[in-house]
Amino acid sequence: MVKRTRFEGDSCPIARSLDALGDWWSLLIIREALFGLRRFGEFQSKLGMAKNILSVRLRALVDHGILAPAPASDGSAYQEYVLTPKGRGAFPILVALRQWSEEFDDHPEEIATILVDRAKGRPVKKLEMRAEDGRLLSPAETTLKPRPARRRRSA
Amino acid sequence: MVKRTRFEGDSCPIARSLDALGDWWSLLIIREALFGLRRFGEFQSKLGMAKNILSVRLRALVDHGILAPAPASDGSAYQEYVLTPKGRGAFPILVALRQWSEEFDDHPEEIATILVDRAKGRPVKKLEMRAEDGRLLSPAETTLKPRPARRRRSA
DNA sequence: TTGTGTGGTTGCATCATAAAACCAAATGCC
DNA sequence: GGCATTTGGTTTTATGATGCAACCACACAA
Repeated sequence: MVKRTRFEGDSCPIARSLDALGDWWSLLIIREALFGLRRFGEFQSKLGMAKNILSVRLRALVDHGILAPAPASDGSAYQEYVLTPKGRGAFPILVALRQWSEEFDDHPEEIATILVDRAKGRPVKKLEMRAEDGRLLSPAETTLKPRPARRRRSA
Repeated sequence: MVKRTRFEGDSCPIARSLDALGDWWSLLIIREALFGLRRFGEFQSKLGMAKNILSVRLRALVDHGILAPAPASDGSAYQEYVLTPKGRGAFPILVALRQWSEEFDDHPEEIATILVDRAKGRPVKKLEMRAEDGRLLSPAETTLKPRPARRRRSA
């Protein structure tokens, strides 16, 4: 089998996420959806991608429960695609990608937009990792533990 | 040209990040590197990927300034690959992907590990987005602004 | 009813990926 | 030193994924 590698059965949650949205377009589609786009043509013209690829991606995102087909919205009979909670939950991933680019990109002057607090118009703080008690954690201060076995409910 | 789409010149920082690490393997290589792997063979056997692909990916990551070739470490004459600050800066992206899977995966029981605070052994808190003044922000409470023009330094 | 835009699908050419074979240099063993 | 083995790749070949353009059905507008 020479098929593209799938991570669906992998036990690593990062690999599992990548399996759902690790290709070149899915996260950009989600970005646009978060921005309010819903229609096939909107995605296609905004992202400038081939229609067949968009078609395949939308179907995959629907299959993964990230987008849901919505029957209408403005009364027309056309199909729309709206984010599910799972899809909206990808927002931190997009923010992390954005901040990484803002911090490390070789040509930051080419970046057109910054993410700001709507109320104040000031840039959002960097995402930070904290312990349960609120302590700021560096990568070195974290470690991986085997997932505790799910407690069986009594019969 | 039918070449794979590149986002290098795109003005969106998310697209720019994806251009560097948006393929199926790069983030997993970075994950392993954060875990301490350095050698070609270590990555290859741990990730189970084809050697030619690993070769191409490592070169790309080096070109992007995410990994740096290190002349040695244990005295041997073999090459090693170590994360640069830019590479270590991708950690929040991995955490975001992990947490998304932990929260939304359809089969969370298949996830083998959890990320914990090393000191307490307790799970890390969800990444949260905050304003400059520390207010917790939802996606809807943020917006995009054009990047302010870089102030020219006086001559 | 004819025309136009929307939302796709199909065909084809090209690119990327994967598996396996191959290979040179470094290393380990004696 | 000499030989086998490991390491770190490259090459070859097969196939899946992508991109573009053409095509098409249906909704909608006149």
